[in-house]
Amino acid sequence: MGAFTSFGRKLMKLSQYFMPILRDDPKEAEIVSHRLMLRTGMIRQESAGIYSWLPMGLRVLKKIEQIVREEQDRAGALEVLMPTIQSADLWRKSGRYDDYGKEMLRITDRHERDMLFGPTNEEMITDIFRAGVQSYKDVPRNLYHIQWKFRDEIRPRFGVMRGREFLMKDAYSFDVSAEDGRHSYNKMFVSYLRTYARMGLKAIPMRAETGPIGGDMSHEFLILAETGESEVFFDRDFYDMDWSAFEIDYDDLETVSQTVTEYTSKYAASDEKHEPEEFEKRVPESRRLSGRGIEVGHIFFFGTKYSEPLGCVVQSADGKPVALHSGSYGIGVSRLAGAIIEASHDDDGIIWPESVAPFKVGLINLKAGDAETDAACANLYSGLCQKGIDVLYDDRDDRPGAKFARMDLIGLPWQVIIGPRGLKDGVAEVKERATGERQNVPLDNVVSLF
RNA sequence: CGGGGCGUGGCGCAGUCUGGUAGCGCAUCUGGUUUGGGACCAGAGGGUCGCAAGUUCGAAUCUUGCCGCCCCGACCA
Repeated sequence: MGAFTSFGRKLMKLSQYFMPILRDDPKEAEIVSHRLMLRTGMIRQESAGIYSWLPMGLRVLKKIEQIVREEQDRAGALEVLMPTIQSADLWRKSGRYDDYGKEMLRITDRHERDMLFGPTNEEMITDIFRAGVQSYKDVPRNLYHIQWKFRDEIRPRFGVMRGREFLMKDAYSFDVSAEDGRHSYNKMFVSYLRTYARMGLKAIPMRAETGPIGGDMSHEFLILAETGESEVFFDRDFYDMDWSAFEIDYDDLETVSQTVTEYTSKYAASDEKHEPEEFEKRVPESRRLSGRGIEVGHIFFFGTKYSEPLGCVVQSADGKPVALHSGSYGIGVSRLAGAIIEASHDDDGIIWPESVAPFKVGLINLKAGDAETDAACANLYSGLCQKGIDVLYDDRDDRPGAKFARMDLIGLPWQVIIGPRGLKDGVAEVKERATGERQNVPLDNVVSLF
């Protein structure tokens, strides 16, 4: 096998990869994330609001998905997988078959049965839960899945930011009472803070339209970006809050609740919920900020809206039946791919946060075909791969300038540059994409940097 | 759905008004010279001009119908 042994899917040589880079901007792409996703060959449009994910894009999507999954698991949610196609029956029971309107893609099977491509899964999950539990001892529970949804949007746009087919994580909590439900809600709230933090995002929770229960049990999470779809108003103090993925004990009701309070006590609202008088009253002028935001998550509590019509009932401690109280919690996984780019790019291209970068290191061979640079690259490449680092090795016979531009465009966090000049001194140039900082590192020390 | 625009090699565009059998840049391939921030020279391949019908000796170009896509608005992860 030699130097280029494959360790799982860590390694990738550009000469063997599929990354159709475009030098010019496709004209349909108006916003930067859409442009960059098309230009770096992450995605390809198949139809309005429907995309194929090519190797680079898929790697990013999978990494985002995995972070979401890990944080859901950490918060105690259990992963399931429901189908993309659903029967109309459940939706007729909940009354939403007619309510949902044209946004729902309706289809019929060969027996003329009414089916639909799921836009969401409240009905199905409630039915699954109903069939699986009989006792109050079986709750609380939170089930989630990460699945493709289809909503026949009036106007899809901005690439994967508003697709018709999109990958979404949706979680559903079940509790015997609204009071208990609050803790389930709070846990998801906190898990969202952690999830976004791990992707390098500051997603500000903003009060959203409340469900039938009212109160403060619905929040949208918005990240700030110039190209965001909604206008947002918030307190400058949000900047000073802890946006790291802080540790928390999800079973500690008090701490979880306090954390939620901490992140919801300051003013933050998107345009439709914005109350100018309230904003002025609560926030001193010097701290009032406004900007654009992208919604990357939405959580809400809807009580017994689905459990009652669908008969999702358990027997309580005193033997009486009680309809379960539910909340649902969504994160737009595919949208996040675009949103992260909106939040992290420069004139040269994408700047991937390391946690979601398709590869951690780009290895550039400035003189592919030259025995010395080839050997040095092969050596580093296998060293990095053995260490489990995802490396994209640019072994193509291009001019240096083209390689640098390409690597900056695709935005891997680190570049290791090998050329004849550096090799004379036994060093590689290591460049950090985010800062542009470069340093010469002795060849033997390169692997240990990562 | 209302308003605006577009559809011509992989990407970006010209040509359409005034019909005459398709062109430019980038990308790709071959050869050569090059090589530390998007090289140069020479050559080459690649297009049913969105689809259909019509007018005409002749249609990318004119007419009609259809389809697709983008942007602005209402909706949303």
